[in-house]
Amino acid sequence: MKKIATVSCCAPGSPPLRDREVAGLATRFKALADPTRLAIVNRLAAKGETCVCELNFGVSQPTVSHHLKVLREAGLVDVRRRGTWAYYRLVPEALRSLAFALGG
Amino acid sequence: MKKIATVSCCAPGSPPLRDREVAGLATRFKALADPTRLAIVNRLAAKGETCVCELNFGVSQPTVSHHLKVLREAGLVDVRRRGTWAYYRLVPEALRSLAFALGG
DNA sequence: TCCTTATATTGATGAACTTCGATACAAGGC
DNA sequence: GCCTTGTATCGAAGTTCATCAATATAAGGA
Repeated sequence: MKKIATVSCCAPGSPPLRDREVAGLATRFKALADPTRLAIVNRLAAKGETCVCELNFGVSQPTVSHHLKVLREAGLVDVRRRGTWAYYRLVPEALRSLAFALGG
Repeated sequence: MKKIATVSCCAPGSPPLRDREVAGLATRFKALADPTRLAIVNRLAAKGETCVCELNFGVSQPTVSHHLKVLREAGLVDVRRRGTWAYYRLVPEALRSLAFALGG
């Protein structure tokens, strides 16, 4: 479980960020910077915890698995395994911290 | 001047997005998915309208120019030219719409 | 045990990205 | 006109990324 940094980068009056903070934010924005991953996140937001088998968006199974790994490593999603199946869900605090960074 | 779409992708209960909406959001997140560009945005947020000549973050002048173009095309920044100088500033609505998309 | 099924990992390929040096453009001063 | 200066564009090099087919792993059922 990685700690979620809550910094503000982009709202008017945001203080200057350290290199590490900038890099961390960039990593999490990068996780959202792909249409397939955004579609996955959007589906998880709409339906809550969802089976991997329902997260196919016109790409192959290994590609889905790869994107889920990117989202996991960015701390944006969690996985719960039940037998052979895996169920993913959003980590709301992670998304909220990004919204806060943008000034939401 | 491009219109800013205000959709919600990632907050719990967000409705499913169309492909075009997903692609548009991905493009804007991609603009934030680079440390140099995030540093530029952070500086603009901290200082307001700023001369290009103050936006060097250890990269060459053509690289700064390239990143500013990416941010411009994503609609995240605006430019105002005064003679030979160019002054960039954030487009607050664009950043707010991204924060909204994340559920802020 | 073997077989099937769901997901993850590996390895390769082609596309996209970041970066730079060189060059072009545009504005002001001479 | 020419020169200087700030910014943008071009072209190339190296890196990262998205994607797939093939394979591996892991769990359940026969």
